[in-house]
Amino acid sequence: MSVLPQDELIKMWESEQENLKQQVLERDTEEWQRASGFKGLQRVGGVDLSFIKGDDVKACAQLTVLSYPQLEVLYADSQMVTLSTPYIAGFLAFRETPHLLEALRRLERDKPSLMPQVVFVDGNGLFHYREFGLACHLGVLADLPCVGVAKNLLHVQGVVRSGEHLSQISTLQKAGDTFPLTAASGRVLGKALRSSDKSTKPVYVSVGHRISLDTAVRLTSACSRYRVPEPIRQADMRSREYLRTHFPSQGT
DNA sequence: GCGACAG
DNA sequence: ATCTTGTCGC
Repeated sequence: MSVLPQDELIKMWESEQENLKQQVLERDTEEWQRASGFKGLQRVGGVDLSFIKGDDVKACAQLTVLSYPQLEVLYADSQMVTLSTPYIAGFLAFRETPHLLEALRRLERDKPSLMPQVVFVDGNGLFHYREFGLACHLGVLADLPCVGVAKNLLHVQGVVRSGEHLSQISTLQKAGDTFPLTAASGRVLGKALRSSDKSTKPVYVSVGHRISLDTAVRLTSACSRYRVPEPIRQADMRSREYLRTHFPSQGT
């Protein structure tokens, strides 16, 4: 069976990103986003995929919903999925989005009252080569407010892990401190955030959909007990737990 | 040409 | 993403 060459596939994907990008709303669309203390916000979601060691095709897709501001788990869904595309930096959404959307559909079907009012995504939003990362992609297709939170710096539009960048990181003294991620064009694509007092390494926050950068950063800070915001952390922990119990590693 | 490169 | 337990430090 023949398939499209990878460079042709990538051209199609770039085209789709440019197309969907037109739908991104980079501003607060919800009442709670403007309210003091995020009054009116009751449910925050997190999504993640975990893999088995030697297998990059089978994965556990996870969706968690936590109460706000308590950050207690209200809902957790684990589902084994089969990935159909490889990981290529800049095209993560084509690998993960279909399964994350499926998880949101299951929630809509089974517990619609628990639908999150905002979803934290493991990866970037506007902080992306073409300003349309996973958090934007999922946000647009699900039509939900989304925030991108990456644990590592993607080298984007002149933003690199240079001495200057490391120097800026060292200026982050306490939880909530930030510095902007500014593209060569001068546009601020996201912010590095010290998410907890204990962690020196920042997370990289960017707009996914239907939220402003300032609100995204303040909300990420408000949802972080440790370095990784709690909705994503719970999704990560629970998907790994699922793999441990259903696919125990073989010992020698 | 070489290296960098979210998860 | 994953390979991996204990260990050093606050």
